[in-house]
Amino acid sequence: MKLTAKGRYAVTAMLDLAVHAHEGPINLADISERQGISLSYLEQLFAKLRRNHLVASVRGPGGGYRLSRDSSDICIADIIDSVDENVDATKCGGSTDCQHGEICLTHELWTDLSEQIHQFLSGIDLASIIAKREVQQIAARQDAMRDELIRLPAHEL
Amino acid sequence: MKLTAKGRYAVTAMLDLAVHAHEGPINLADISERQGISLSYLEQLFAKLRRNHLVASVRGPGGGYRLSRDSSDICIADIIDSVDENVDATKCGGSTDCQHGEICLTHELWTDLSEQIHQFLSGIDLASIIAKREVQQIAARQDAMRDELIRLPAHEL
DNA sequence: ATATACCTGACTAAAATAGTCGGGTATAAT
DNA sequence: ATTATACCCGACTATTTTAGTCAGGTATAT
Repeated sequence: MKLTAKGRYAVTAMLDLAVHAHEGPINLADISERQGISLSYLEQLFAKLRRNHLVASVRGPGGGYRLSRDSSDICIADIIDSVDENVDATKCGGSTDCQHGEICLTHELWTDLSEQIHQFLSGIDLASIIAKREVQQIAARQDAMRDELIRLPAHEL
Repeated sequence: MKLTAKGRYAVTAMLDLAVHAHEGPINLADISERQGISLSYLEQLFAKLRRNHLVASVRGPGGGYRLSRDSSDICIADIIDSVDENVDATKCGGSTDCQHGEICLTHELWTDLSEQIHQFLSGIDLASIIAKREVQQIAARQDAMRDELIRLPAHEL
């Protein structure tokens, strides 16, 4: 598991796709403009996302990409794993390097942690992130409306 | 928040330090040998860890580094933040770039997630990782002992 | 037909990573 | 006091990754 700008771009693009899912296939040019990611770079990322069956493509005019599954069925770990193709290969893979067992101790401590992070990111799906934010937006709008209701009479007095 | 080999090295080194805490100051040469990280690179990492008050140094012969706080009081997020010095600077920091609000939507969706990851890693301290592994080791040893108890009589029959 | 938009591979500038190197300085032990 | 230890510091560098360009494709709706 690795967290970098590359993964962030991929997650952001997938979130964009999920947000606009109801509009049919979304073309990369739109995502590029909305998210400020270069078109060619998006093409590279989406090639990987497609190979990992996270998105499906529709060719020709009016075409674009759509999520291959429901947004509630695509987790963050899936996305990051797709674009990172991290084979991990934690050096001392087996027995050759590790003599005193000491080396393997903290080595495995880290892999434990890495697994925990992976599981954490597996528990977060696109739909839940969007839902969370939408709730916040609604709450913020409601707050703004209430503030306005309070402020208005005060202004009229 | 960024997860890379650099952060992994730092966490691994800190775990090593925590495991050997009872032996007094630990010198970097030992950590280098145990964890397979170059000495000079460790020096760079520990300079940052020291500046962030995660470790304290003891100079001269017999010197080395020790954790500046109890291992239960140092979390993974602290360590990674120390060596990454990630200023984040999420491009559209304020208002200039974001016109339609659309851009900010998914942009903030990501920062939400990033914050979640950070909080998750703030909840894991060095002591708890070591404890977890030690429990596993004890369990493994107990299993091995039980297996031997079962195998021995069978061998004598 | 033609424009759209995906698809592919090869290439590249810039940045980050993972070091190296060559000097220091503080201090415990002799 | 000398010396060996081990931290300390800055500058330098090879390699890899990132982020992106470019030049061509191919499928398909209109």
